[in-house]
Amino acid sequence: MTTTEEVRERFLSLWSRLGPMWGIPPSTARLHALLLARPEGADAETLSAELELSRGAVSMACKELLDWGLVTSSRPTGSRRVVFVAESDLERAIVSIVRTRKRKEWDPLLAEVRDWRMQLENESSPEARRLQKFFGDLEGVVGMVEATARAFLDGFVIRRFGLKSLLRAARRKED
Amino acid sequence: MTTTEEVRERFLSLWSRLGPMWGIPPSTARLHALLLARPEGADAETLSAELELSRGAVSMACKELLDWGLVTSSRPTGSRRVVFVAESDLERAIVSIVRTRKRKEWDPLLAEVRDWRMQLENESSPEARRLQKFFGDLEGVVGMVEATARAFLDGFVIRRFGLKSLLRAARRKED
DNA sequence: AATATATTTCAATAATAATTGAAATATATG
DNA sequence: CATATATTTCAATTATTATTGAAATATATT
Repeated sequence: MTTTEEVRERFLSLWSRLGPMWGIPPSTARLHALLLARPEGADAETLSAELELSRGAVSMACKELLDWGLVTSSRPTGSRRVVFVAESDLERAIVSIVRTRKRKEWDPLLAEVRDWRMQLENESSPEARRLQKFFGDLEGVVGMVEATARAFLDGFVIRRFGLKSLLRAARRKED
Repeated sequence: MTTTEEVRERFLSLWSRLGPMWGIPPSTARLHALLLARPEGADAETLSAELELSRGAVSMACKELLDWGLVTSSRPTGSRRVVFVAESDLERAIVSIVRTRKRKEWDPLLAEVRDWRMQLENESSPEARRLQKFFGDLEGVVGMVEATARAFLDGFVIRRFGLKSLLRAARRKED
């Protein structure tokens, strides 16, 4: 095994361990890593062979990656096989992940917390009051996270400060 | 079951589903939720009884929450029982989570990517070059995420813009 | 130091999530 | 429109992760 192959393999392995932290299952993340390291993309058959993953599993994983906005698919004219290509701009990939997580996780949470607060309006026990206050705080924090996510999605933070100044700030901290 | 109890139960349930998204196991998150809704804290025995969780599981969960910086423990003088109290300032809790995740996940990733790039220095194949370029990009993005996390931990973004302006920006987007 | 009470650890078990593979559905070409 | 080739779905299986509970370790009081 050459160094290159070894390094690529280590990348696939790392990405598959990282995936779950973003809410992406290991196998799906591994497939994503393969596509990232393969700019020309691949069809499902190839992916199945190279990852030693069943044809069905590849289908599921690709579907999920499409949903996350991390890959695009296209059917070259005159071909039956769909080709999958990873979004090669990593910054855009991260934006996709943040956007999808926000939609799947934070939006429903905020709705639920608001609902709970309304329900507690009618209760007057000290316990109810306490919970109500707590949920009020929680709603504030969730709102803040949402706002931060939105700002991030708009390129607010990065565009405003610039990548360089953020990196400078990071470097300053290290010294 | 009163509305209050019902709402609290729904909160515990939600938090336990949310936990894994932050890298905190369901039961651990559920215990955290109980402590959040119970500002006076509780000892392990009480937690075990109220959550219908074994004594050992409570011990493990509390240990992990301490590691995440989400709870503090203290032994009242003249008592053998340790009392656990949740960090009640949600903003500080979030800072703890971000800090812990950064330490556990991003710091090692950055180290590994750097290592891979070094290893590929000696290889000259087109494939190695391609990977090297890709890892260069990846390192840039990870560095950016790190910098953003650092900035967040320093209260950089929020203090600089203020919560209100972030919320305003969010609201503008909604219209 | 002995005893009673608490806590932690970890191998065994249970619960959860991921993966397979065969059947059903869809798509392109002659 | 029939056939060959691709893709998707989903119940059954496999792998992973969380939880238990009993034994080992630690702590406080007399």
